[in-house]
Amino acid sequence: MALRHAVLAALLDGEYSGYQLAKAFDVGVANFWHALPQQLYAELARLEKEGLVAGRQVVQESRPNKRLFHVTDAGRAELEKFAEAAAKPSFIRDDLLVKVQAADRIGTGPVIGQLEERALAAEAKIELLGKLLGQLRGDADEEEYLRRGERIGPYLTCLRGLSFEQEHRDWCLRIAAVLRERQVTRADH
Amino acid sequence: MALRHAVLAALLDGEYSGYQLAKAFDVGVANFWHALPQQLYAELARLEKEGLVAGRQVVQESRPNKRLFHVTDAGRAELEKFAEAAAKPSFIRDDLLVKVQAADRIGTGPVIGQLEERALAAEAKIELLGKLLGQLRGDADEEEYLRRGERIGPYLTCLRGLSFEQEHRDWCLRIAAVLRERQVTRADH
DNA sequence: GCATCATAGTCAAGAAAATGACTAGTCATA
DNA sequence: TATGACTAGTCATTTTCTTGACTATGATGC
Repeated sequence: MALRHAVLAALLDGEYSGYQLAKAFDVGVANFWHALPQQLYAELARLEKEGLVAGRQVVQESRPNKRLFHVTDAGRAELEKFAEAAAKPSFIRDDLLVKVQAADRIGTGPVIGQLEERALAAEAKIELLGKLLGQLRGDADEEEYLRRGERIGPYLTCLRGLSFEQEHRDWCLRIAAVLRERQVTRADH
Repeated sequence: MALRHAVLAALLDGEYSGYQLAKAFDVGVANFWHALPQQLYAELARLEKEGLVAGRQVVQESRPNKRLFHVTDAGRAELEKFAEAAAKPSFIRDDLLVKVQAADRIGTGPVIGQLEERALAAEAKIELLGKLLGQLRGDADEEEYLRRGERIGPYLTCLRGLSFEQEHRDWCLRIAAVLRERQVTRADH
């Protein structure tokens, strides 16, 4: 029951359709939660039934109609309650780390390739988040924005996402280099 | 079907009982995968049925008997296959980040408290991982160990865990400070 | 002129994970 | 001398997530 809170938190910024939310869960929101579109549509339906969000139909020409959702007072109260409860510890789950754990007992070739791909993907995300942060912050410098900005929540989670991706990229590149060098060394003798 | 590979990777270091594995999944292994004891016992049973691990009974006095498991050749082959397949992207899922995303629209008091608790927990994990890395490395310095060490997989994943926890701690402390200062500023006017 | 992408969803099935309760003996401690 | 913590698990239920397929329309590219 935490996806519901992620959805509520994401909707605090305004009205979104399920489709738009799904996009958000692929960029900014991805910094704190991950979900597929199907899950989001299902969760929005549940939330609406419980009165935590409300939707309104928007008729469009030359595009399918959509439903825009916003958080209700009951939804805000639910978030409030959630924020007061103890948080579960966070955890990583990453296929690539599993492969690295096993790396010196199995073929390292494919793992090195995947580490380098991952580093590239992280790099792309870093640029994206950099731009996003710039947009959110506008003209102000970071210190100033964090002190006086209206809505800093998304900025703060993007900061976390940014540092996560940077560390991830650096680690991937370093590990790839280490494994590569060991390949060479082993081929030597 | 990825927990199975995490279990196989964790078992590469030697023989473990389900109980010991559960402990490992709370420390070192937690750097790349998280699972509850019940899941591990169930997965070990499945893996044994499929011949990817084998167990042997160890009779103990003054303690319940246990079964120690090790990876079979078939298990190693399965890991090999897994390593060659494309890795799914990693993702974060963290209650606390959801709360921060919502932070300026809800009461920040409890969130600040949780951020500071989290920072302490991260600090403890950092120390633990520091010791673990020292043990794995032994006398050698890091460069040397990574070049010539026998089994560096667990070391590499612990490095990732360490940098993750450090970033996490720093972020928690910074965000807690930011939110605290905003509380004061808002109380002002 | 045909293919593919983007918008905007829905439905169903199956795999994986989380929750909670329960057994049973040992050891330390208050 | 009972209380709780540690070792070593098991069972059942529920919730959550993932996979894959399917509907429609308009716009864009080759």
